[in-house]
Amino acid sequence: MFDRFIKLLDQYSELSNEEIEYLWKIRKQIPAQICRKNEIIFKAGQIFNTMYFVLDGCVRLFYNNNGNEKTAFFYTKGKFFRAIESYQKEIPAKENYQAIEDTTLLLFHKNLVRQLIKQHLKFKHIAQLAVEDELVTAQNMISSFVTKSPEQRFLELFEHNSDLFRNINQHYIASYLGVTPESLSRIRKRALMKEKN
Amino acid sequence: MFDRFIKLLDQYSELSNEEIEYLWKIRKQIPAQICRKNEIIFKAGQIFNTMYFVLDGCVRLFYNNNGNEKTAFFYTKGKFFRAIESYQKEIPAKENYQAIEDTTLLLFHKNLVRQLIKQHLKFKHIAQLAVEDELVTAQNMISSFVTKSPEQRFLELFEHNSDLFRNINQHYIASYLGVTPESLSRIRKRALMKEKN
DNA sequence: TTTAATTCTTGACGATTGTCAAGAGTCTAA
DNA sequence: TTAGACTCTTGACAATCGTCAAGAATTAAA
Repeated sequence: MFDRFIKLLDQYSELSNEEIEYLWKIRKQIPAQICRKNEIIFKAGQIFNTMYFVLDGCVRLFYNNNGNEKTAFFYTKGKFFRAIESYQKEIPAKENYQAIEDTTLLLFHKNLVRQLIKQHLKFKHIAQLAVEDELVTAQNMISSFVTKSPEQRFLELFEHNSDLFRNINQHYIASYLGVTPESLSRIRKRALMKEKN
Repeated sequence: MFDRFIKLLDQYSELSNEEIEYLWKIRKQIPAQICRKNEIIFKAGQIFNTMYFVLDGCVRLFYNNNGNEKTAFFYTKGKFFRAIESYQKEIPAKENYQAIEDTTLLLFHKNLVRQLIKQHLKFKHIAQLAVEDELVTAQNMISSFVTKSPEQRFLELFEHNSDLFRNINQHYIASYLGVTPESLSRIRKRALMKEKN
């Protein structure tokens, strides 16, 4: 399991043997969390003090909007996630996180992150790359909201992330696209009808 | 002008005297660019190799969507901006940047950024904070798209950034809210009518 | 100041969306 | 297997949006 983590880290930056050995040495300080489908990982209102890494599975970020859950993002295998604003400023988070399939996480507590960064600059670099990676994704998402219709966004998501559609509740995807589940249902119908012609 | 830059940097992280002196020493390596209102700063298609800092004024990020300009973001005094994906991966940028009022920028070329980071870790830290700051903003924007109607987004923007409305073309704001200029016009009318009651 | 260009507003109409409600379909646990 | 819970789809209707076009208002330039 832990070598799986190290292999996934490679997408951000190649690790030296020394760095890999160091990670192996401290691996007991990195708790793993196994979540069952639909399990809530983090509830809004608390202060976020842990960096999570998705070893396997899928996590959704959602906001609670007057009792209405709105999904803003999905994190899949190999991605870090954290409620950055809460983590940085130590204020209560607005974000909720939930496993939407059986998911395995690694937990990097803030103190451990500090220790890692102090030990090897490479880990600071990886943290930086992970944040930049997330920013690129976020900016692409904003670009998509600004330049495309819900129907176009649906078609693109369907093309590039068709695996998302297999096991996931449609209303998660609906709010991710910025529409209601009813609208998504109609959008899909329309879009797939057009595709036949 | 340069002490203005140093003062603005403080919002990210307080600088030591040594770091300030270092910046003063190399200040000639940091070109300034004075842009007139409506001047294009960067056109999509090129590779983005410079980190920009807004000393004064306001810059909009827009995408070109089949000849249709869509504004995704505004950068104001004290903010860094760059087309991250292009900067990182050295691929052509999709983003365009334009001054929407008289604007003064500082330009940090990639090589200079590398040099700064090598010289003082604090600068790496500031770069990290600037990116995280941008990510927080981006995530809040996505949250807003996902949880709120265009009318709500308009009201919030109007409340928190009313200065944006003074000098700026409405169609910039329209696409920022994800609607057409005509719709924004009606939204404003509706919203301000409701407010009277 | 006057003219020209640009931007903003309004109207009309069709398309899309949200909402509420009901029914069909699916999944889960007894 | 069956009952109950949850999810998805569909219908109806009102609200909102996009588009096209025209006119008003504002801004910039001559």
